[in-house]
Amino acid sequence: MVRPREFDEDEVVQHAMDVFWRQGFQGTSIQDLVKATGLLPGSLYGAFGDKHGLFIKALDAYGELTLKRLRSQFRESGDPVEALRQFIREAGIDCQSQVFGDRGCLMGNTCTELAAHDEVARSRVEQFMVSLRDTMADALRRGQDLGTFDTGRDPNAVATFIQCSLQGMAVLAKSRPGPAAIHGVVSELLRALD
Amino acid sequence: MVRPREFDEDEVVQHAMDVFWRQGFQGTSIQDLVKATGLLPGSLYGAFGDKHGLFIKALDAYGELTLKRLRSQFRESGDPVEALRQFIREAGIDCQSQVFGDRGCLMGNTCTELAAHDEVARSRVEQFMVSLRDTMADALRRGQDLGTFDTGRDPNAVATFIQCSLQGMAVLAKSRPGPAAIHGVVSELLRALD
DNA sequence: AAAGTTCTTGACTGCGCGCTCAAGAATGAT
DNA sequence: ATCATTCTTGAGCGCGCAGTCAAGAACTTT
Repeated sequence: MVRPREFDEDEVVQHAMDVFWRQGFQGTSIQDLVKATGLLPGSLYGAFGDKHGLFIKALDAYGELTLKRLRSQFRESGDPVEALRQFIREAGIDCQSQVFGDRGCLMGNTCTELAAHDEVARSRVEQFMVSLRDTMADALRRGQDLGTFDTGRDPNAVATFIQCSLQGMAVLAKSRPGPAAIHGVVSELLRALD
Repeated sequence: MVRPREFDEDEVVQHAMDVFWRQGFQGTSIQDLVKATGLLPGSLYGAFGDKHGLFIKALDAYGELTLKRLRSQFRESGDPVEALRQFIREAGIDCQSQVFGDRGCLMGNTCTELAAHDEVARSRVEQFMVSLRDTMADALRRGQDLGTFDTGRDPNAVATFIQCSLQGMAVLAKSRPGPAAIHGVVSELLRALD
């Protein structure tokens, strides 16, 4: 150990995540990152290797944050199916807000932008999608045990379907449709849970 | 009229669409377009103004093509709701194919990449989404008249929901989940139509 | 206090980007 | 045949990109 870093790595990653989330990978320049993180190019490259390396760290941070939030939401609620409904309703509200509506989901954005040509990014996204899906499927299975979710349904298929619809909602929201559109999607999606 | 163009504009737009579809707007360089269209930069700029102008033409071409296909599918089928089911099934098959699965939907891709920072692109996407949605809602209304779709449902909400789920499916497919995932989404989506 | 190591700084590099333009070629009008 | 007009050609523009590096600063160890 000699001269210590003057910055907190996690904080830098958070700021980078913010920019990548708003502008995408290709839409973000090193200058943008310099401005957002307060670090100069040299430090940025010293700590993260290159732009792509920093992006992947930001992507991982996003994934962990999102999964942690969902899981804590499940933990706090007695009925996991009701918690899932709440999650869907909140996603709808987020999509209508200026901030989240314009940004969408960083995982979905990355999937669209990079998955076809960037194997590292693709596999991170895939892994995230599987984790989120499994978390929701677990909730549905517990719902089946508790009698709040139809035992005739396939929890995996339903979880995948919800994930899919939420991703679609994030895409659609960016086109700025009327609020009725998002509301319609949410109510139809909730209906699909009954 | 003096010296006529040596190329067919529609053909050039088709080729450009192909590249933009695969690589996105920012991911496509003028060189890529030169290679794909066979035109040199000068001709490209003479005919379309700039990269963005060509992109918008490609986007419009994609929208018209897609809408035309869906409408002809409705025209050929007796039951509009069954035609919609067929459309959903085919979308699922497309998502599983190497070609379309990696590309997704050009409108969804554009929405994700550009909508927040490019008002021209955003409004084109929005307009397309509305048209497609309306086409599907019309089909559902006709289904209600014919007795093949529950009159208690809101055709607009259901159409929006289908569109949303299809967009989500295109995103998800890019992450290369197992084929079971897409199949699950399709069957759950079809279930939502009953 | 000196030595050794790592971090920060900011000017810098080469490159590929979107785009332009002067020159020549091809056409229709006269 | 000549002219006016537009298209094609391809070299090349300035710029901003991702990424580098030498020098100085900051810290630990001895």
